[in-house]
Amino acid sequence: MTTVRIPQDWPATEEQARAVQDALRTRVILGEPGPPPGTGRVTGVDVAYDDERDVVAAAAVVLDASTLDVVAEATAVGRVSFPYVPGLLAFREIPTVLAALDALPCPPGLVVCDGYGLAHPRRFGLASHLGVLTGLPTIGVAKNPFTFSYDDPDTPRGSAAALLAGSEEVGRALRTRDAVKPVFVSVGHRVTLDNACAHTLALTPAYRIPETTRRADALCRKALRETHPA
DNA sequence: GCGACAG
DNA sequence: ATCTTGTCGC
Repeated sequence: MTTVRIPQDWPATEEQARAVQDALRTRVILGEPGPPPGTGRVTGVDVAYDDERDVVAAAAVVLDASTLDVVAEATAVGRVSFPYVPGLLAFREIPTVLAALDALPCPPGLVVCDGYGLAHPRRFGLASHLGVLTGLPTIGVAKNPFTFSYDDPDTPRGSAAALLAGSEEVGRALRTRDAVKPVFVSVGHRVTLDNACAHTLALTPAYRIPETTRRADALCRKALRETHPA
């Protein structure tokens, strides 16, 4: 497991962080379809916190997209780099997530984030941010609708409804299990929304949450547990 | 001004 | 996110 330092130029205030988002937003690529679902590799990233000890642990787990077997994994720990502020989540997670991705022994392929991409107040959520910084195709799959609105999708798995910011579609409420609360998918970088939803369905053969996120969540929690005070 | 608000 | 036991059900 690697240890990370907070970058020297990391924003210190909410105002600075929003300015960074506005600047990087222009570099997001939305036109590319992205890798075909069910092929190659898919990587899940997630983070766990211990605000008491000021520690954050991140995990990156690479799966074979067709079998969903774990191909590789890596973790990283660091200091909490930003407080939780709705809309600024990326500044809390990204330094450690980048370190975990760097520690992987193989290319990650498509990266699935636990949170949003385009579905964001300034259209630049965690998945967008991570995509621009790494150049990798990314998508966001969130468990909650944040401030956005949606109509309940039909009951069967695979049904979807637009996730709306006013009248603008910023993502999709996608049912991954029959009659179970949908997940909220949005585009990050270099992936299409239809493709992002197809990937999400390919990653949810048994549970509401993508296997990528479930594996990364379990691993970063374990890494946090096993991180003892220095 | 007040409340709501990914993780 | 995190604090937290048992419990109902496939």
